[in-house]
Amino acid sequence: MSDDAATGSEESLATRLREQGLRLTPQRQLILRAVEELRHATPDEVLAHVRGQVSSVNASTVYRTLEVLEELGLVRHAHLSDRAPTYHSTLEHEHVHVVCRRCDSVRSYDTELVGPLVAALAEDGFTVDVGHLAIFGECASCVARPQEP
Amino acid sequence: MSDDAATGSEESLATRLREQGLRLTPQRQLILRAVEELRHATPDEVLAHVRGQVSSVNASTVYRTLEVLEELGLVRHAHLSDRAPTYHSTLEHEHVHVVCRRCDSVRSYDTELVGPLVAALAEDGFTVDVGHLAIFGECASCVARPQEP
DNA sequence: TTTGGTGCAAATAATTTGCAGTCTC
DNA sequence: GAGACTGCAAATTATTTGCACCAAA
Repeated sequence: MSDDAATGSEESLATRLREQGLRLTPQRQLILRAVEELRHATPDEVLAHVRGQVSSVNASTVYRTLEVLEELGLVRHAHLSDRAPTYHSTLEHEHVHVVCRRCDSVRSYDTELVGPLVAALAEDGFTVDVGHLAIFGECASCVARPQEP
Repeated sequence: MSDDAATGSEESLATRLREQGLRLTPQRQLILRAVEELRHATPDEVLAHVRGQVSSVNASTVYRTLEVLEELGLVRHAHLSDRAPTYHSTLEHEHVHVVCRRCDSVRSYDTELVGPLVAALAEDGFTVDVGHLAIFGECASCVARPQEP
């Protein structure tokens, strides 16, 4: 294994699984690593990536594993499209997703971007889940470009 | 018809449909009114509501109609759960949705809540679609309450 | 009369579940 | 060896589509 991130998270994976009396399997390692490598991936994309390495892995395993990894706190998901959820590693700093609906590009911003928002809602006792936040709109280059057909 | 909102929007509905060479049908009126009355409703909920009045309305009609209404600018949708989109009327002021993931309650906030955020992204040329924004977290009463089982 | 719209049923797509065999601990 | 995990296939759920008939303009 030559990937730093993967190496770091694989220790956590083993540890946290053990804590819960769960088992470390090749599938779980591969799926966690796929999420880390892909940065923002839907279950489908994770499946495709993992199958590139081990073709026998099943879709249901991906769904079940992402759920487990999320419970263990190793991955998180946000909704970056009208469709599937996208998963990302919690090794990355918590960040806010800003999505252009025209070109589907996703940019990550530091959480300070929503500092005022979080503070304002905190006054009402509301705790914002910043990592789950997705902000939609149109990016600079798409705004500059004429409307699509 | 005794509902003010419905009355107001029904004129727009007729007008905008005509502008596009589309037709005014009972289903379209009922579905638009359902969205207005329900405030935040998934296609399923809209269907159930409409069927309470006219049992023969079909699910595919609801999907197709919500799409048309959104194109006409009469309704909008946001993603307020990990599942279905929820539709709301554009007669209401544009607002930001704040959703508690523990009790699923939804509160609407004035768009000024995200003013700083919108301004910050505008500096990067990004135009935020405020009406589509959903902010997740935990509301005051759920935070106060002990964890669920 | 001329399309656009609707209901219906079948097709997709995405995700979940039951189960029997397999593998981790 | 016990029980968790996986693959597979079938079941769900949500949404879309093709088509014949109906109806708004």
